[in-house]
Amino acid sequence: MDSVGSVEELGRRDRKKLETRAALAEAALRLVAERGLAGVTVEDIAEAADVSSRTFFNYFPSKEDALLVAPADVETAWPKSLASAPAGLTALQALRLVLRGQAECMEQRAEEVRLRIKVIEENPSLLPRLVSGGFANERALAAAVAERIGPERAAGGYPELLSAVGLAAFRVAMLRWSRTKGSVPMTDLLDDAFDRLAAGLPEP
Amino acid sequence: MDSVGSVEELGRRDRKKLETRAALAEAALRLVAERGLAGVTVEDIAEAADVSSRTFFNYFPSKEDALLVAPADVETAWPKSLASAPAGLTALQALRLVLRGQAECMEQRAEEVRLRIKVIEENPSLLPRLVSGGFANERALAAAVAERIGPERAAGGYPELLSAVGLAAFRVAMLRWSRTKGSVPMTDLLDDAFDRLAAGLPEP
DNA sequence: GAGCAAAGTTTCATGCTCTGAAAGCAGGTG
DNA sequence: CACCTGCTTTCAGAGCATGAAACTTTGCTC
Repeated sequence: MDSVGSVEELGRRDRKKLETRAALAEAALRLVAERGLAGVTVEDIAEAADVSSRTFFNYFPSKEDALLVAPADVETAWPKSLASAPAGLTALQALRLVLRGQAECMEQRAEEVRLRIKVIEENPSLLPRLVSGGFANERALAAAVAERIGPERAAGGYPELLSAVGLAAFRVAMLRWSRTKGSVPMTDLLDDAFDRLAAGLPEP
Repeated sequence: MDSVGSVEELGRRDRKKLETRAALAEAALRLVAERGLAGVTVEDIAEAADVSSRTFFNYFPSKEDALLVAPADVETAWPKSLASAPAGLTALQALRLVLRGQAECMEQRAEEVRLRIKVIEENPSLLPRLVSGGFANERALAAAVAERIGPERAAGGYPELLSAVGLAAFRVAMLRWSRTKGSVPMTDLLDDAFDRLAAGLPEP
């Protein structure tokens, strides 16, 4: 899925593909939220989206993946975003900026995001896969950090450490946000976490 | 598996159970290292351990779990270890001490650990499950941190942040260690990561 | 030791997940 | 319109995972 090109510019075929994909993802999320992961089969999801179950697998490699579509696109977006952050910022500050952007984006789709988090928390077997996608992000981010600070300073494992730790902080902020039902903006929680990181994690 | 009680004290039945379990885990690791995850079926593993495939599932809920038996016991050991760390230490210092202990323990079984890491890196679909176990650890650790610093300072999400970030640092150090084939002790890499955390992640 | 109960293993049956292949259908193109 | 490409469907099949019932081993008791 390219980041350029709106839905209207595509032919009927590609539009139908997007529709089918969205219908499958939506059906999966809705059904699993209702009945739990084990209570929903791929056939149920395909049925609800009005396609064959074989078609489901043309879009998603597994049932779980249909529930976790969102994290996919960030894998390319974050590194790009990190590269275009102001040059004056340290890598830590730049990463914070990128993740703030993501937080804002997620708050606009708060309902969907919260539903997804709910589904994940109710079906712990999904957690792995969520973090797995996060792992691919981590590598991509580490590469972008290395690019940013230059090869000689990148040796020694700083990029890997920074992206691993930064994403961990993001995840904690996100889960904290989902617990406080919208009373605190995710960006505030993220800022809090990054302030602590930058201060060396002093005890409160 | 209790920490008390050696193998000799158990009856024949329990000894056989341990043997079977170990044989299955060993066969799984060996076969997957040779042929890759997709090239090995549960039946292959059961065959190699000379039991029926149904018996395999009496020991492990899935093929993947047979490859990741080790991380299971740390879930209770780390919180205990954290609680018994010297009272003078900050939570960050105590966590560092606990993870150093784990690193030392892993270096004693370096061959096995490296083989396991190799298998995981070659089969990324395992990563999820590994991190899943890690997630349970994270919660247990967060609870132990909260216990350590007291309820009023635990509000505000510090325990969750510290354990998430600390484990991320540990994971990075471990992977870095597995890449440098034993030339650098894992404890050194861990110290490096925690020094950076305590200093607020300054760019190198 | 003989017998008994508990626990573990095996076999059998079953449902779901996921993949490959071949045939059919629709969209885009000359 | 005719054709080609690409997506969907149907069909077939391997592997994963679980439940139930029969069988074997173990450990204990008398």
